[in-house]
Amino acid sequence: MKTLSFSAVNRICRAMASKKVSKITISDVACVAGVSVTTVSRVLNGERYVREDKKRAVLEASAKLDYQPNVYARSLAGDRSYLMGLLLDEAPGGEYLAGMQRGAMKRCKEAGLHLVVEHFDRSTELDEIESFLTKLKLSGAILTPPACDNKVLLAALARKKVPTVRISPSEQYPGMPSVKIDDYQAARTVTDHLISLGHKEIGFIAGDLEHADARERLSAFRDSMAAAGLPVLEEWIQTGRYLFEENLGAATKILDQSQRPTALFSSNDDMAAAAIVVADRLNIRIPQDLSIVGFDDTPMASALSPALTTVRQPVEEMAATAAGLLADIQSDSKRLPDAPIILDVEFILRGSTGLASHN
Amino acid sequence: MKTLSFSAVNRICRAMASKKVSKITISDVACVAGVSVTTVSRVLNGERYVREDKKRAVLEASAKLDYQPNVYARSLAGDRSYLMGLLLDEAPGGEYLAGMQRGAMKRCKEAGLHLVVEHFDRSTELDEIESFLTKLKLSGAILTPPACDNKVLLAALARKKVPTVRISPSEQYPGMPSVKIDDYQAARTVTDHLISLGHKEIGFIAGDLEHADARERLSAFRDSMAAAGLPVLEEWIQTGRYLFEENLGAATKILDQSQRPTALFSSNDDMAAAAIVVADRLNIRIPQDLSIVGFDDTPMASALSPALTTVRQPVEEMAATAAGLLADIQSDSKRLPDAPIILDVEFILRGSTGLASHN
DNA sequence: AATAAATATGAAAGCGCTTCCATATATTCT
DNA sequence: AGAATATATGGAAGCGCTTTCATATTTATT
Repeated sequence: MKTLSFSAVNRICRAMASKKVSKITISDVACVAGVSVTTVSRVLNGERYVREDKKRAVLEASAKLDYQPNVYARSLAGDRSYLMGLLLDEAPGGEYLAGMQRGAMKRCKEAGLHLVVEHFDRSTELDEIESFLTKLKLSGAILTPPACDNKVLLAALARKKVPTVRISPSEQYPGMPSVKIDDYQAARTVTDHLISLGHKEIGFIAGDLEHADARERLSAFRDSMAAAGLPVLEEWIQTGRYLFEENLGAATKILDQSQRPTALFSSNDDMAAAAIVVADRLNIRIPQDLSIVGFDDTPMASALSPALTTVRQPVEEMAATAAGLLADIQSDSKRLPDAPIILDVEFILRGSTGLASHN
Repeated sequence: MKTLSFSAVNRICRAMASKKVSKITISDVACVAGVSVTTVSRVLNGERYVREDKKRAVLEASAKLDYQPNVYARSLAGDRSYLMGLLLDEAPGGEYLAGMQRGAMKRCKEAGLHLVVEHFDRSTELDEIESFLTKLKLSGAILTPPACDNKVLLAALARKKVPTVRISPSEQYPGMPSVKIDDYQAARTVTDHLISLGHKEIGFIAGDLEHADARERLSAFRDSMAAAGLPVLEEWIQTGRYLFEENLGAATKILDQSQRPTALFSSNDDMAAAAIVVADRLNIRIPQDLSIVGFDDTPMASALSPALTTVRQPVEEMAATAAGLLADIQSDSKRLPDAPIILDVEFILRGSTGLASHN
């Protein structure tokens, strides 16, 4: 049994008595538990080779003293940090970001990690990124679109050997796991829904075809149509953009002609909203004359009138999953999976879709 | 002149040659610059009492070696951290959050700080908050609404002496600066705009009156009406909530009666959107029969049809200002201002407002 | 010119941890 | 039984910085 030095005991007692949380260190815990700091460290880091009774003693002492390990000392001494990076490009839509953040944060909290958020866009220099990574030694990084496809960023992360999980990336890279939804399957579900309502003439507004998910949604649409033996009119397939005006344009091209579809599948809710506006201008009633579906279930989807039938990505869960993967390789020294992890989407039926009118 | 040890020189040269950024430490810089580590530290922290030539030497060496001070070592040795906290309650609207984050981050980058994001809601225990604060020793905290009015959180921050800036808080606390807009003035501008268009019968949908800003907007409305000698009908003043359905209800109460106002001032864009939906259902044309103004300029405001006349809070700038205040007390040991800092809003005129119809 | 005050610099002592190394004890294997 | 191995524990050396203290060098003051 280790002897407690008077000074240490004094200090601890005073600290506890005066309620002034004058920082408790690992050696205080060691004193109280009657073990060495090494042992305390072992217990706290879940290492082997500590007898049960000592482990318990340490845990008790640590709880009694309300010991909070100093993150900086740990990071300096060990070579891991307790910071998880959430790396973003210019916000990919506020709600999306907020969801990501919430999911990642929850999981991080469980693992005793903290979320550091940082923006990097395509114009960020490699130097700046590397300097950031060097400085913070992130114990993991989560990349959301479109940052997850930023080559410079990916290169920097690889060079600095930061474990990285990407969310909905456009392309796969070996050794970099990702979390995504099955865009193809989701888009087929949506298209099949429209077809099942009796629609035979369906238009499609695609997202940026640079992105794999946009391409998959489009080909799913084509496949579903083909499977149902329905023709696809190329004039009814348009590409949207990020600006609302451009989306209005895309919707107008499809809807403002003598022959127009009875249903419209928009690759995201914003473009669907634009379509609703256009339909309204053209005096096309929804859903009587035109069914519209979106994708993403943004808050706008339920605010629109009629509310938008759409697909919800499990945004929060995706981020949580990503954070979980990274947290696990820390604690259990698991390896990151190579294959993408695919989560289920939720199809949300609202008022913007209806039976095809009999004409 | 200090002599360079062979090993040090070797190590540094090899490191530079092999391009493998094997971490450069402060003593490497000291060697190359021909000074002590103390001096390097002084230069890097902008302290006095360093001769110009040495300062230059240090800066050069540090640049040449691409030296990145180790954040953890600094935080451990000194008692400041390089982390700024952005403390949120359950996301106050995604776009708002995204803006806050962008603003705060930009300013933090300039100051060499990093943004740690963390959620705390009203149900979070004091213990959990304190433990977080103890562990991270944030060098500053930015609180967004509604976290900025979380007493428990405020108490914890005060106890841990974390410099804090609150954004748009409901109440002032001494010694805790805040950044906000002049809600009263903004609401007067909006109301005066409606009045100047000839409207005499104006309704108002208030936000949660628990919040000071909502109260101020309401009293500004009343004052403007009074100043113009116009009556205010209490039935035309309703309170909105957070759910879209509730907002629909509020708008309906005002609009769905024999006598309804010719203009409606909604305390935020969401409620204005609800009003537009209700107006549409009641076959009230906007802006011919009814002018509507919102508040916040969310993306929805420009997506609506007609686009919403509204007021934009300088969200990003507010966060940047908050971050700036906190960064300054670090570097220049300035003190935090006691009085709230008030930023200007921008009145945005769009299609949802028009001249009062002559009836 | 002599003294006081301001300026400039480095050695060394930590900050609170983790981890290597040495040692001690318990367990398993010939 | 003794050797080989697995289990348990602590001492002490850092991790890369900041900061105190002592000391040297200038500059201002009488």
